[in-house]
Amino acid sequence: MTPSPRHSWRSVRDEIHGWILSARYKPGDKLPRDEDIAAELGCARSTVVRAMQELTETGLVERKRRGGSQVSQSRPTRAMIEIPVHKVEIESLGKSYSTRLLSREETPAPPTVQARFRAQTALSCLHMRAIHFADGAPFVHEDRWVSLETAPDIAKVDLTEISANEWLVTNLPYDEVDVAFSAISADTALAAALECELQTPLFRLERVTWSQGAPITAVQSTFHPGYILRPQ
Amino acid sequence: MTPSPRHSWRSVRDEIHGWILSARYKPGDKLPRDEDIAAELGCARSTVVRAMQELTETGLVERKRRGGSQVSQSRPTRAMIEIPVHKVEIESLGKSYSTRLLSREETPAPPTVQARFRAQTALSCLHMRAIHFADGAPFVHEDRWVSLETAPDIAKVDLTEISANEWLVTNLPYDEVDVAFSAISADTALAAALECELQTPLFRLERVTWSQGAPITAVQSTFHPGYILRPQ
DNA sequence: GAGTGGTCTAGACCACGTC
DNA sequence: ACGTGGTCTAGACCACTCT
Repeated sequence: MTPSPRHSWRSVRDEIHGWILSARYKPGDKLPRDEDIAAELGCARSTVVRAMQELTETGLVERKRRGGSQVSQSRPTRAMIEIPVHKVEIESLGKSYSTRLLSREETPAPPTVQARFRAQTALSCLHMRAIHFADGAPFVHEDRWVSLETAPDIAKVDLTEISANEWLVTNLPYDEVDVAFSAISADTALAAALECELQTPLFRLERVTWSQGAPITAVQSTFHPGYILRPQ
Repeated sequence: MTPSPRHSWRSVRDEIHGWILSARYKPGDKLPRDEDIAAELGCARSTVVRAMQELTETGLVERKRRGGSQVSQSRPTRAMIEIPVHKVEIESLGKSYSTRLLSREETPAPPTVQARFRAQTALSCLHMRAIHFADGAPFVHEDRWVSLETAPDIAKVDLTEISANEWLVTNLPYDEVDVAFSAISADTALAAALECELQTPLFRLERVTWSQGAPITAVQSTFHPGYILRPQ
């Protein structure tokens, strides 16, 4: 009585995906009701639902309560990206990792940082700059602001022993993250830190993390010339 | 008899998330078994499983078959990003969209493109370059290679009527996408296209899409100076 | 109002990895 | 070996939205 081949939600997902790839259903077309798909494939509706969930997440299919499911017409590129911790990235390249703390001071957030934190008032912050090296060559320059109102305990930590990132991840897991990517021109400080010419194009990754709406940290990572980020 | 408040998997997720944020369980700590969590919260195990699924996807929790669930110790930044279609992005800025096709030719893929396609042999391709304008100002330069072996029909399409991206998305939905981000220096062609100085730092987004292992298209989008990508 | 997806439940069995 | 997460099922009810 049990449906002879075992129907996994992945196989159902791939089956439906196949219908779309083979143009049985084209972008804009309406897909059958979940129940009919379940009947056709000989599985439970919940399995179809689970499959559709993933097809929806990747943007291939759109679903509406009364309107059924349809193949997306113009979907944006959507992808799950994973940005490694600098130390992990460098070591996975087979290079030796080291780091140097350039500066560390407690100071109120300047307006630009305040804006990144979506804050109305100037937050008391810990500001740090560091370089991470791969085989002794500068790999990335990190400019970090940590809100002391959200993470007061970090002020007491010896950050030459444990990296700020590591301490934060362990002691104050974040909730939400904003990321931004851009290209900037090396200014004097960056050119010195990354040992490159002034005005060299550099790739910059910015992250702001939150815990229950309270800002934790804003980090600008500026990479060595020629760096390409290929998230997972 | 029914558990009085309705327990949604989202509320269960938030509850568990709250335990972690409040340091009831810290990174590295083991979480209770699904069944015990279900009992504590008064819901079905499947609801806990659904909640855990999301906590796992965002990297906050790690699960192993026999070993139970634990709060992740050092997690990389993981986020779902969504890169809008250029036309949509420009229009959502409240600007008028226009585009100009700079070149179009059928030619074998050069080695660099072949490598991006992970191909062993030189694929026959359609190569196009275009500029997309926002209120008449150059917004992004697009350099696209389409594999004619995977998408032979595109050769017949009038791409001044419908954009290549639109045609591909409608007629050949992709399976898989690789993305890469970098900073480059404006060369002569880009400086002319984007109306900027030579050697200006420019942000570049590269995407390669696939359908069932066959390469569809490789696109390099190079943005106007100062552009910042803030995915969703 | 009615039909669709959205969700929850209770139970069962499977598969993996640790003990 | 055995306990944990992983998955599937069948059924029920809800909520949205289109008609």
